[in-house]
Amino acid sequence: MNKLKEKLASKGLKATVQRLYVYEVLLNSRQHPTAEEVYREVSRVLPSVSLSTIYNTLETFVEHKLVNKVHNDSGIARYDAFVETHHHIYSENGEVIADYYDEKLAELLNDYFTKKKIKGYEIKEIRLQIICSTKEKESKK
Amino acid sequence: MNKLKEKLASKGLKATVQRLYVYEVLLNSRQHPTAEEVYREVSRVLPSVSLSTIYNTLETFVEHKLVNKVHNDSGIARYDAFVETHHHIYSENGEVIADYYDEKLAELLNDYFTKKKIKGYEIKEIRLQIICSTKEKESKK
DNA sequence: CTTATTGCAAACGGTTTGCAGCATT
DNA sequence: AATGCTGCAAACCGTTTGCAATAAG
Repeated sequence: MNKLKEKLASKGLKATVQRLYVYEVLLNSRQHPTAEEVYREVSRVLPSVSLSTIYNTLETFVEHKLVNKVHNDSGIARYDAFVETHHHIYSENGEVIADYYDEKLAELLNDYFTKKKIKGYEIKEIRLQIICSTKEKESKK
Repeated sequence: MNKLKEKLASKGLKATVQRLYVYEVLLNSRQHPTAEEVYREVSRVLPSVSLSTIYNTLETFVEHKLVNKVHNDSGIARYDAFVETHHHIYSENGEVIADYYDEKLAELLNDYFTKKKIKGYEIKEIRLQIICSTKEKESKK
């Protein structure tokens, strides 16, 4: 967490309370929150924070690769603080998102695309969207 | 293309000119157009068409699985008429999208996830987002 | 003839922006 | 002390909606 301060400093960014709390919320969040959700959380401890600050902060983090931004099917942005390679699990309606880490899979994909190039493109990154239905009972909305 | 009329009929949907043209634009489009782009194309031949009709039409198609909807990193929706299993190639800025068909890959992923279940979830679909830089010279924006 | 669909204009909702005051370096 | 960041309110822009007129079955 103090890593963040260092990273911010190393990039000439100021370590404001707002930024620290936004980052903390992302770290402690199991699901990937929307900007609004981050706002609600940060507001609890910093009632005067504004939504635009949340957006600005998140965007700054994304630009500096401290945070990932993901879009669900409804086009609303969600953010997560883990930049290590991992994939995302979506519910069928695109609502819930969880992280999915899988080194074996990473290796598999890496092998595959090392052999099989895609003509005219250089692959930078591969992201999986794993669309799932949860097995627990769920109200048939 | 007349397949569309049949499909619409079989679902009790009316085959309006607007729908036919929207579908045609999607079929003939190499990149996946946004609603706005579809609108511009359809307008050329049907000047009185409205943007909301384009949206309604696209949404109807998506609901009936005639068309896929994809979000790029900026959250703007793009549509494509190919519903067979395939993945998507994104440029690094999330702008350009191309289709990527690969049966071998599908098989590979299928095998992998048949063995390795994800606890608590039932996998419905897997989508790859392949982030690429094009190899052609490109203005360093 | 019935009902779904269109086109319009207005509303919506997530996100961005301009700017004065303030906090961090 | 200098600059970058915040918070506010207003703008933005992609998308949705209500509804009267129209076209498809």
